[in-house]
Order: sequence, then C-alpha cells, then structure tokens
Amino acid sequence: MSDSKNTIETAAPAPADEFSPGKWETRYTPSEIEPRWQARWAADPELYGAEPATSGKPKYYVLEMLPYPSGQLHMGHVRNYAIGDALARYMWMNGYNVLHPMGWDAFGLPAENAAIKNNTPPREWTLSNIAAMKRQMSRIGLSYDWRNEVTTCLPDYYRWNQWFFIRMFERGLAYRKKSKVNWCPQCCTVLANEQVINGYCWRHEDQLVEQRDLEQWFLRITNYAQELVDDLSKLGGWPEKVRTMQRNWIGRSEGAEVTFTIEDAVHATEDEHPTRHAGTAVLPANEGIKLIDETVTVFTTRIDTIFGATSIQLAPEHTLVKQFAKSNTKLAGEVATLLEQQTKAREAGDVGAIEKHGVFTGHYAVNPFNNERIPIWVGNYILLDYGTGAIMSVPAHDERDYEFAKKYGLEIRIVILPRRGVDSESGQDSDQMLPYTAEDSLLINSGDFNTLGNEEAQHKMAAFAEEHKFGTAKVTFRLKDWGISRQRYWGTPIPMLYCEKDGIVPVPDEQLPVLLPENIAITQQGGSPLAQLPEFLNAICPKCGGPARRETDTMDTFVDSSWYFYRYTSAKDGTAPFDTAAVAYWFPIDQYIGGVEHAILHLIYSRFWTKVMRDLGLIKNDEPVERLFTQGMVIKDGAKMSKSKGNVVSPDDMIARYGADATRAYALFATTPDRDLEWQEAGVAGVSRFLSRVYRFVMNYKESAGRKTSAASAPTAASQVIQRKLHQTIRKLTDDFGGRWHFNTCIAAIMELVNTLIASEAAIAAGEVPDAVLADALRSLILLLAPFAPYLAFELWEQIGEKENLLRARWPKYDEALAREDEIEVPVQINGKLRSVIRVAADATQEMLRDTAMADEKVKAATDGKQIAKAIIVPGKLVNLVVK
RNA sequence: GCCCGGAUGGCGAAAUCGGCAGACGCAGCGGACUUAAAAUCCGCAGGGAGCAAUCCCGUGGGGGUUCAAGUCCCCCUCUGGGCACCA
Repeated sequence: MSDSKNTIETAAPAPADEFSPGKWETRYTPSEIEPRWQARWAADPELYGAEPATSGKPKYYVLEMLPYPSGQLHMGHVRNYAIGDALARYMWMNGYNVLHPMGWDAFGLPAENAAIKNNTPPREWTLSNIAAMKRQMSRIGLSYDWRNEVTTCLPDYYRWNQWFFIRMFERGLAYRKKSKVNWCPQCCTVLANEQVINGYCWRHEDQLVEQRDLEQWFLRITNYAQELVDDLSKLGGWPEKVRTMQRNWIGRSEGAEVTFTIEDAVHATEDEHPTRHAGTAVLPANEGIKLIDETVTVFTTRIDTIFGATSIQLAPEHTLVKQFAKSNTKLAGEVATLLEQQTKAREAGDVGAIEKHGVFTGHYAVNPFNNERIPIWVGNYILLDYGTGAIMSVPAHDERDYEFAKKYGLEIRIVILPRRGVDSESGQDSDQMLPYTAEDSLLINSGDFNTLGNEEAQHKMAAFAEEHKFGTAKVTFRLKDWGISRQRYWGTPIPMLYCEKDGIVPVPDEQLPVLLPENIAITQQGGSPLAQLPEFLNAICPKCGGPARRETDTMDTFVDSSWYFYRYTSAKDGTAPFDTAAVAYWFPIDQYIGGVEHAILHLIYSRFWTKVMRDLGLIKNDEPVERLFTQGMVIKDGAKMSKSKGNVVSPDDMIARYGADATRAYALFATTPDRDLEWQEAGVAGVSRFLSRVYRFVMNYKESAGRKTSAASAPTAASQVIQRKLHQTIRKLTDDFGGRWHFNTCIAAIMELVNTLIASEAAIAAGEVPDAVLADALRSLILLLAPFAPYLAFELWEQIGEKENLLRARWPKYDEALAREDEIEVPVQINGKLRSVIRVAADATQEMLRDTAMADEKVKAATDGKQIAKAIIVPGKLVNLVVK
C-alpha cells in the first residue's frame, strides 16, 4: 500500500481509463465497490426482510407505486425509488420493522402491441422485461424485500381479482349495462378515460375516439361516493391538492329534484309507447299528447331561483324527447342534429366549447311553484348522464341559461338580488349585472318566498316541494360507476358465464382461476381476442350443466393496482387474497410515494376497493394509505423526458458513468422531492466528486477512527468546530426525515460537514483533534450518508472496522449542547439597512447586544450626530437602530 | 373560464416562525501541482460605481402593512398542472 495514504495529496494520476482495484486506496471507484456490495446484498434475503408482527418493533410500511414493466426504468422511477429507499433505510436505522416491497403492474396493452410487432407472446415479453428491470433495481441498490414480490399477470395474483369480482357480483356491486364508451377504431377496443387525450387515442395521435354504446361490466363505486368524499377529511397526510382533485372528481352537489307536469299530457298505455311502436299516427290537435311519462323531473342546485325558470331543457336523448318526437318527424330530425353536435363535441373532448343550439318541442310544462306554463326545449348542451338529464332554465341567474335565452329570445326574469348595494329599482333595469349568480342574495318575484335569503329559501322550498309531493332534496355526484370491461387479451378474464337457461352465472370459486389461454394469436384486429378461441369460449353452466358461453372481455388493469399492496403482506398465500392478520398488522400503509398523475384514478379505485374489502369483513381499516407523497417529474431541457423529444437520460448510462450512489443522490440533491427536477449531468458529476471526497477522507483517517483509545483531552477549538457541525448536521437530517423531506438541503448539510472536516485536516495533523472525536465524526458521517448513498456507506462502514449490519446500527443522536454555537454574528441595521455585524455570545441579552452595537465603529460612524429614536433588539437575531 | 402550484445569480437551488438574500452544488475566472493536459487542491465570484474605504441597486411587475418583506395583504403579468356547459 502506498505510504502516501495519510496525506491529502494522494490523488496520483490513475491510468487513463482503467482503475486497479486496491492499488489506489483513496480513489473512489463505484464501479468496483457497488457490484461487490450488490452481490453481497443479493446473497442475503434477510437484509431487507420484513420481520413478523411478533418482532416487538414498531411497524413501518413504506411503498412506492409499482411500475408497468416496459423493460426500461426511466429517471422518474429512479427518483421515486430513491425517495422511498432513503426513507426505508432511515426507518430501519431508527429501529422500525420495515415493509418495503415491490411488484409489477404487468397486464396491459403494450404487451399485446409488442406481441403484434415482434411476434413474442405477451407473457414472455412481460416476464423478460420484469427480469431486466429487476436487474436495474438491484444495480441501483434499492432495499426491496423480494420475498413478497407481486406480479399481477400471473394466475396466483389475478385469480383474486376474479374472486373479488364474484364477491362484488354477489352483492350487486358488479353489474352489466349498456353505456357510452370511448372506442378507438384502430385499436378496436374500449379505451380508459386516461387513454383518451383531448379526444384522440393515445396510440394513434390523429385518431379521434368514438363514443359507442356497449354492454359493459361496471363496479358500483357510486355506492361509496358519499363515503369517498367524507373520508377525504381523514386523509390529513395527503397533499391538499390530491384531496381537492378527488373531491372535484367525485363532484358531490346538493340540490333538489322538482317534478313539473306536462300540459295536455294524456296517459298513454305501455303499448302506445312511442319508442316501441314506430307508427306514424298523428294526434288530433285538441286531444293532448299521449305520453308514458306525464311529468318531467329536473335536478337543480338553485331551487331558490325556480320562480325565474322560463323553460325546461331536455337532453337530446331524454326519454321524453323520444316520446315527443314520435309524432313529430320534424322535431325528430332537429333532435338528431342536436345529438350529433353533442356527440361530436364529446368526441373532441371539448364539450365546454360547444355552441349552444336548441329546439322547442311544442309542449309546455307547469312549474309547480307558481303554476306557470313554460316551454319545453331540447338543448344540445344538456347531458343525459348527469342529474336527471333535464333542467329548469333560469336565464337571469345561470350563465349557460342566459346565453341560451339571449340566443332564442326566451324570457329573462330576475328573482334574486344582492343583499345590499343595489336597490330593487336599479336591479330591475340593470341588464349589465346579468346573469347574476351569487349565492348570497335575497329573493324577489317569488311569491311566498320573497325576501328570504337564498340559503334559507333553498331549505324552505325543498321542504315545500316535499310536502306537496312534487320534489325532494337530492344529492347528485359527478362520479360514475367504473366500467372495467376491456376488449383485450392481456388482462384478467372476467369470471362470468352466459347460460341460455340460467342467464349470467359466476364461475364457481373452486374453478378459479379462469386461466388466460396461452396459445393465442393476437392480431391487429383486436376486439376481444378470447372470443376467437372456442376452447375458451365454450363452457358448462355450473347450475344446469348445459352449454354456456364464457365472458371474453378482460378487466381494466386499474383493478390489479387497486389492492396489490395488500397482497404484499403475504404474497405466497394460496388460499386467500392475503393473510388478514398480516394486513391487520401492516395496514394502513404509512407512506405511499408516487407520481401525481395517479392522483385520481388509481388512488380513488384503491380507496373504493379498500372500503369494499372492509364491508366483506376482510380488513378493518377504512383507508389504505395514511400518508401520500407525490413527487415531481424529471425533466430535461425544460420538457418531460420522452422518446419523441429525444431528451431521455438513461439511468444505466448514468450509473455506468458515475455509479448508482451518485445518480440517486443527485436525484435527491437537485431539488426538493415535490418539485419538477431538471436533470443536469454536470450535477451528477458534482455529487460524484463529493462522494469521492467522503471516500478519500474516511479512508485517510480510518486508522485514527479505529483507535478510539486516545486519552480524553480538554476540548480544542478544532474538535469543537467538528463536533458542533456534526451535531448540527444530525439535527438537521433528523428533523427533515421527520416531515419536511428537503433531502436536497440534507445532502447539502452533509457536504458542509465534509467541508468542515477537510478544512480541519491541518488541525488533525497537528494532533489537535482527539481520535475519539474524529472516530465519532466518521462513524456518524457514514450513518448520515447511508440513506442517500448506501453502497458507499456500507463500504466505509466495513472499512472503519464496524462489523454490525449498517441498517441495524442506530441513527446518530444529536446533543443540543454540542450543536449550540457559543458565539454568533448578529447583523446591526440602521433604519433597516445593514451597516455592521457584531460578534457576541450566543445567549447575549438585549443590553449586551445594545452595548456591543453602540460600541461598534461602523455603527458609531453611521449614527454620529443623530438621535436614536428606537432600538429593535431581537436576541440571537438582529439589532435595528432607528435614527433621525 | 374556474381551482392549485411556481417565478430568487450564467444554471439547479437555499433562506423551516417577518430578522445578514443567494447556503450547497454546477458552470466560469485566477492560482498551485504538471513538460503539457486531465484529475485534484487553494482562492474569487448577484449587478453597478469607486484605487480603496465604501456607497447604491437587487428575490416576475405595481401598490400596501411593518423598525424590518423572497416571506404577510391587494392588484397585475408570465408559466406549469388539474378541472371545465355537471345544471
């Protein structure tokens, strides 16, 4: 070994492109250190293993969102996992029993696309991608307990999707209905909402998505809508932004339903139902119109404005419209046009921008509050699937109704006014203030309800409607039931059978899983590939033993990710989706970390699934996730990394060049975890240089560190400086891990500590720093670094002679007394401007600060000949002299 | 249109409770080492004026509160994201 190892200038030139392990001991070589430790960690499955509930330690469940196995980790993954990994390691070092699992969201379209393109079976393609990504994760040094790995495309997982589906079917939570769905003509399948980007298919950028009516399986998430909103208030550990997004998505609105009778309606028999008989009979004009429905019910959140209703607006597909149109071909044609406009706007994803059109049906409805007849129109902006598909139009107090009424010359009647500021006269004629939509207002022109405040009026009018049996208070949600059918191969088969005799029959539990057949040719045609396999399609009805047809659609992959984190607690369980005792111990998840792009879909479905499982008696918790953290995106050159932009930085490249420690530490150092991160390779190089300084320093002084026996001497200035910085750093990191998570400043603080140590080298050489102090500093430095650069930490930990597993070593404790500064610099301002800085004892009183400041030369000069009007003296902070 | 972030040196950023704006790092400049370069080490570094001491300006823009504002209040601009005829 070189005898230069105790001097600073040991960085002798290394051979240009090859290092020689062992030769240059003080040269940091992650390409040698990291694979060595990677192999040792891989050989020790206990290292990151969760312990049983009986361990007696407090539990901590830290989870990162599982990736889709595309075959390549990207920087966003690295960042996500670096955050979770740092936290997991910190918790281990604080004595927790940590569950830190990982798995694969392994079903989905890309596997089928790859199958079409490369003629590789989806299963094979997926599993080899998983193997590749697992190698990358291992190389990064992530602390996963692979003993509970979950792969959603394998039967031992998806059989439980099927099992849950049947449980839901039994309870009426899974049902079939025809509905509008997003359909891509090129993919030949239904698309999830998130696969539709501004109306276009995510795979075919110029392919507009169509709206089609299809029979689909739905999960009744709307049964839980109220609880999903209510329990948001329990999620104090979630970002407010995510809670708001969910609240908006669920879209709870309080209002009332009010039933209007249709003037001249004559009850029709079922047989006369116009939608069943396409007859052409024309009604005599004075006979009234024969209708199945003699009334129309509207939903409104502003029943207080009902005296201002001047028309009824129906959605083009409203059943009443069909009844009206039956005897009126002109109307039928006009309605068809309106519907087409609405459908087009929906397909373009731009319903908000539709130009309002409407048509008068020729019929009238009677407002039950004032017995006034108002015309019934059909509007292209009225949506069938919200509320009742019918509204009362109040042009004076609703922007949309106002726009519509202006266009078609409908009456605009003011029925509410601001509480103050406008007298009734000026209110009447001031067209400028319309539409007036404020909540806080008073009623006029509203019969018995005049002069009421609008809130009071809403209650009284709803009660009045209820009392007279033409309405009721009603809560409506924007949230819709979850359509889970996909006309695709690579997903969980929906375990249902269709029997001519017995109808829809679930596959018996003992026949689960319904296996996804392997011998299938996937073609571009798409459209439920399973329907083309007779051996899959044809089954036997478990009820009657007769022939039955199997459901050939598969489940949305969001089903897989709705409960996977429960499976992690007991992934090998062959008899149940999970071990309920293990779940009771580990849940809720203490910390979930992932991208904000899942704020709505995945995280609402997961919450729904948890509540269903609770109602099935499987679990006790109401919510799956205690604390949620959404990290920012990784961007390059100001844009999100993407192949099409050509700005992708490969984690493999970074690791090959700078090592895994430098790459992940940079991902945490560049900015706070919640913000977008601009990737700068030079920054990685900087972190790498820092790590090599750490390496060199520790290696140079590890001998002293091993010699903890030096006689305790009086504290020297140098050792005090080191200890103070050390304990300040420990305090800073401990505080941040406790909540703020500003890992960028944590790493900066460690850099400062290392800078302090390096600046102390002369003092160390002069023997002014006791070995015990130096040893403690080195040992603590390694522990502080361990969450961010685990390879280097493990290596140095062994180098300084520690035998204990680093993860079981206790996180260092700080001592306030040692962290405290004796002397501080206090700024002195004159009239708020900095004029001097004084050195005083850290605990200097106001008097001492005043005296020191007044004695300061610069202060004297600045205050010379002036009157001190006021002195603001904040001990420990500043002195501000106000002079005249 | 509505809701939520963000805007600080050449760049990424820091300032946790209203108290020295720019910690830490990158890029840059100067120096040491070297035949030379790389690497490493030491130093400088917000802008402007000045030989200097020092002074002035400065956290997207405008106003305000305060002894004191990046931080609090009001208005505006730009930017990222979410939602968007939901009655």
